[in-house]
Amino acid sequence: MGRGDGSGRIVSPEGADDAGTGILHVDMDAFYASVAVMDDPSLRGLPLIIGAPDGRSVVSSASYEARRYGVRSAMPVSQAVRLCPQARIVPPDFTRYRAVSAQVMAVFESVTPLVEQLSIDEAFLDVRGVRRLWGSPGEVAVLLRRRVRDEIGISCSVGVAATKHVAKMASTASKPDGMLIVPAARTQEFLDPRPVGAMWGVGPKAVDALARRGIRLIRDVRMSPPESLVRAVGPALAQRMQQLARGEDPRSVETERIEKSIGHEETFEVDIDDLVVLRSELLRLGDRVGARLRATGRQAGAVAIKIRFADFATITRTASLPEPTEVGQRIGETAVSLFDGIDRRDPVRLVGVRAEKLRDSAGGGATLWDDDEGLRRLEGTLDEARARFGAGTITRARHVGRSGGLAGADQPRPFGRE
DNA sequence: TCTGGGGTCCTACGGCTG
DNA sequence: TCTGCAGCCGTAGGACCC
Repeated sequence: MGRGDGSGRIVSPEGADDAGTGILHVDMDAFYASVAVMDDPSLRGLPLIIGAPDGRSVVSSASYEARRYGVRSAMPVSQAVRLCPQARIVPPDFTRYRAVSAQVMAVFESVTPLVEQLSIDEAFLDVRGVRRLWGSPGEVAVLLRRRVRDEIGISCSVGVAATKHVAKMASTASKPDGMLIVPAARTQEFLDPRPVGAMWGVGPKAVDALARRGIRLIRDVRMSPPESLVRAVGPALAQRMQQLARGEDPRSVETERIEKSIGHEETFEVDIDDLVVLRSELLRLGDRVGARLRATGRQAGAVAIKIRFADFATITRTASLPEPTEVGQRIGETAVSLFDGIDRRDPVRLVGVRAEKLRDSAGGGATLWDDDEGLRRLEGTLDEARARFGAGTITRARHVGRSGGLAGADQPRPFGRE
């Protein structure tokens, strides 16, 4: 979702020209806050801050009433409260958001099978093939907005365009609760006067670097010599920006996504300098990562750790594994050995463990127990075996079976902030 | 004012290899 | 055997997204 407060919103009337379009970008309005209002109507019309009320958390979402006071996603909750002291703080409920998200996606999929879920609250839809069933892209957008409102109970904004990038920009421009259609022939007219920061993938650093060269609008990007853009943002982003600035975006709506990494990280309430605590936290995170790998039938080819110190300096270390694994203990132990190789010993505010270079598990292979229940059973088995064969003869037990069935994913979807 | 957690992609750089 | 070079690969860090 956008971080704006809805000022400057532009919308198309129903029945507006949608010639040459076919891609929709649908984005829920202030999704977490909308779900909170849906579940507790007494919150309607109030400034809401969705975020944990403890010391170091940030705003996950804010109602438009709170945004008027300058509250934005990713802002520290403490700062948000200073800006809008009368706001109600609502702790996030990600289980609930995922459930509502699934309902919304089901509505989309009842209209077209070509749905690409981008995050918990937004998706691209390719509706070019459903004209005879549901009408033109503009008509489908009207239908979807009505169905999400009537069947789910929340509002959404829809961008309709010929490409994903323009559809995404159009939905943002129409927020909240709007629809903007950009017919193919008017794409350039839509793009040219918009700021470069409105482009997908162009963040504050790139905006600064471009502004230093006088490139502020998408029109400037289109007209600038490529070398100038390359110097500002590097060759890859420069090429992509220039393409997008001309309204070209060859990306199709992809219905399947394969995760390339799976990780967990945690910020401590207070900075930690106790190595024992830090190592045990890495082992615990490794275990969680292992559980998710098994739940998704994947193995890690490498393990990465992230350490953020009290001064917010952040380092990462990666190690390739001799053999791919989904075993939390191995992931945790690799994380600990990476951590032990770091010289700096300042207090730590965050630790993270990530499984990288993922590959599918070999089906039917042997899997070591390492979830809690499995460990208890393993210990029982080991104790029994040691009693029978003598201590020291048995060091590890194997469970032969389909990998992945031991523990459910504790966080099946990587969704955090809207 | 003090910065979460889940990801992806890009760039720079150093080591290895032919 | 040594040196220089190009290309590849792995790693670290940063920018960006929601």
